[in-house]
Amino acid sequence: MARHKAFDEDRALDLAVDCFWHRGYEGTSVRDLAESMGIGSASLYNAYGDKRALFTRSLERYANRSMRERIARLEANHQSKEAIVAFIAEIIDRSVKDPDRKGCLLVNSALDVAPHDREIGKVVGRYLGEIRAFFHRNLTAARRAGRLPKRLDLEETSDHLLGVLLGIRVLARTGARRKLLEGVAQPALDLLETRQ
Amino acid sequence: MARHKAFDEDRALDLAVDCFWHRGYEGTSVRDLAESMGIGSASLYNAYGDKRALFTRSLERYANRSMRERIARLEANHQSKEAIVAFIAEIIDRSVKDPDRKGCLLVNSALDVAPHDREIGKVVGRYLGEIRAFFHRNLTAARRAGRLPKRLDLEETSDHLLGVLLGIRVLARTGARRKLLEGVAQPALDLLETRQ
DNA sequence: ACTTATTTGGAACGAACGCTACAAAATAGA
DNA sequence: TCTATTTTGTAGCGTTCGTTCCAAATAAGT
Repeated sequence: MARHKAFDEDRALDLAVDCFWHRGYEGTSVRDLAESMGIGSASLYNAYGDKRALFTRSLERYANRSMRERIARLEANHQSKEAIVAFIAEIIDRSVKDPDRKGCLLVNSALDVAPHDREIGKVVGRYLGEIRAFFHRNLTAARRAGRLPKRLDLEETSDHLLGVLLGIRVLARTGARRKLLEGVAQPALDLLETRQ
Repeated sequence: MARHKAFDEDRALDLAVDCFWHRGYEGTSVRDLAESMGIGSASLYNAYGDKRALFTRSLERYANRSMRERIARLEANHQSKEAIVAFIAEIIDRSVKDPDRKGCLLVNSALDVAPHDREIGKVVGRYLGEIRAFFHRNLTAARRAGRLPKRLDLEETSDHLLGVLLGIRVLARTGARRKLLEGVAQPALDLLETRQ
């Protein structure tokens, strides 16, 4: 009854993610997006709404494919404490190996667009909350398994791990060396060991 | 022999800092700047060069009046270890009390503009290095005074404190509560005490 | 084949962007 | 008072912004 789309909507969305990731929300124009996605602006507006709507869909796509995928994979393949250690290690490794130093789209957005857009700010806050929940969930499991220092405050440690992660992401974007990022992380990881 | 400026160049620069701080580099237009500074665009270009030059001067002004002032004041009024604790406490306090949640201009710039401008990126990196140097300098003094745990690695701890500070700044910009920010900071501060 | 519904490329909209041109206004030395 | 030099307000330069319009193209049901 009607013409079909000539492009894969999800694949194009991935390309939009790359755009926003590289240049930020303000720094990315609709023309940039359309060209990178390989479609015309009419198709873009028809499929995704306006620039802001495309951005929130890009954020969601990124969260699902990057953050949630990582959390699910690490929790499937590692025990609680090791999942946390592997999470931090993977972030550092990917950060220093990324030649573009893009950092994390969620963190970049937290500083860039969240303060000027209450709704997007809430969304970003929820995603960061999911990362904290990952830490807290695995800390709780590790505590139940008797693998954490007795006096460790799990709420406080969850906050701390989240903060350390964000600090790493910021420093990574400025081009910091691996040694610095590992220095940021190490004391936080030491908290999880009984004998430091 | 020539007409005088009708505005205070430093005072106008402070107003430019507020502009960039509120809305970021890309989000601030030259018209925004001129209006906030209370001058015409001709005066702006005559006094500061172009938008980018005004931004680097704003960064420098911010670093001098905010970061360096704080470091100098705390080092003058506190002993080494207490200067570090007071630094973190002051950042948290100012963060939660700022109704605009502007965070730190240097950190915002580190994520926003530094990745797209090599020269500004280096400048921002140097400023962050000064903060790390503040931590390292006072850790060294505290060590000499025998007021730090014997096994504490000062390089690693300096990195860690810097990362924690940046994490706090990011979370503050998203509107985090005081309890979360203090949770991020507390384990880092505990590192400095022999009996935790 | 005709109708109906959707997508597509391309042109163009008004608004905002960074920046500049220019002449009037203001100062101080001659 | 005249000259030289700088600052100021204003208007507007060319470009790019997000977005929309529209006719041609494409599909499926009748």
